[in-house]
Amino acid sequence: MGCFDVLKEHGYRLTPQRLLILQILHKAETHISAEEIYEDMRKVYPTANISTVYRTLTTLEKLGLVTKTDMGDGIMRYHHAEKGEHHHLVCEKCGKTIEIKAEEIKDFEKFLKDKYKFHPKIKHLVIFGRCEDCL
Amino acid sequence: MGCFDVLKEHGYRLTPQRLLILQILHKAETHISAEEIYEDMRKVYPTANISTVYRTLTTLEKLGLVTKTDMGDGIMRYHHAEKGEHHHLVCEKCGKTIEIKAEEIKDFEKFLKDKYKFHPKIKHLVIFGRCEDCL
DNA sequence: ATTGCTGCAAACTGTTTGCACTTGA
DNA sequence: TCAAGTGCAAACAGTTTGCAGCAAT
Repeated sequence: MGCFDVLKEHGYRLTPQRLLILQILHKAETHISAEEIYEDMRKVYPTANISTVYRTLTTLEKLGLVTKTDMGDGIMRYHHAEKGEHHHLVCEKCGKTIEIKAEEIKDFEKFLKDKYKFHPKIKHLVIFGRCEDCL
Repeated sequence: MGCFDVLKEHGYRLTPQRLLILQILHKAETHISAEEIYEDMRKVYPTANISTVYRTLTTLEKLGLVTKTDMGDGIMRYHHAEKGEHHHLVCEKCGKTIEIKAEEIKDFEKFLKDKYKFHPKIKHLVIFGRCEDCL
């Protein structure tokens, strides 16, 4: 896990809280909220505090280790950046999410660049709609 | 202004607060927050309350008269639906926004439909990046 | 005269911050 | 050792809610 090295290189300490949070993000299948990380963390480390979770996530995001995404509700969700850039199609009926690779939207990005002279930085796109089953 | 009829048809009352909020949304050039609507409203109607603004916006959104958008910060912004569907490119450096018409992303929507059998309902898309001047 | 709507105050949620204490380097 | 990091409590911002009184129909 190179994350630890990145932290060290930047002069950050390897605290058990940080390692735990990285581990939780690592094993998470989906994007998770600070609250979810906190709940998970407390199972192992009951005295942990949610402000530490937020502070750690801010740090990890700054280092590019973690990605922060707004999925539409007012709750920010996080995921381990090493899992690769991708986007989501979310069915507003059944909640199913379809993951799409970053390169799949390259054409769309090129279109915006050509037509509007705008250089998009789409780190994480969430598009709502209906999946096939829910039509 | 057909908005009034829509309200009436659905059994909603035409209160001065609602009319004022509709008027403010109507003359707004950009998407505005509840707080901004509230500030504007108080100039004319000083006893107005922000909870009324929120309740009204919820009602108007339910009726399809108003669109609610998350522009990335934690603040929801609203705009009059009759102004037409459109999307925004937001420069993360200078804050400039470029408006793009809904039909401009039809190709992208078709791509998602064909490739992922997913039917997107992109009501309001906000894409961050850099404008030409800020590169 | 109803019943929906409003204003007010108070709650709630997700997130941030100040501060004294603790701990990794 | 000693600055960086933590836990705690309290503050914060945006938003929602319960309720008594008010007003559009």
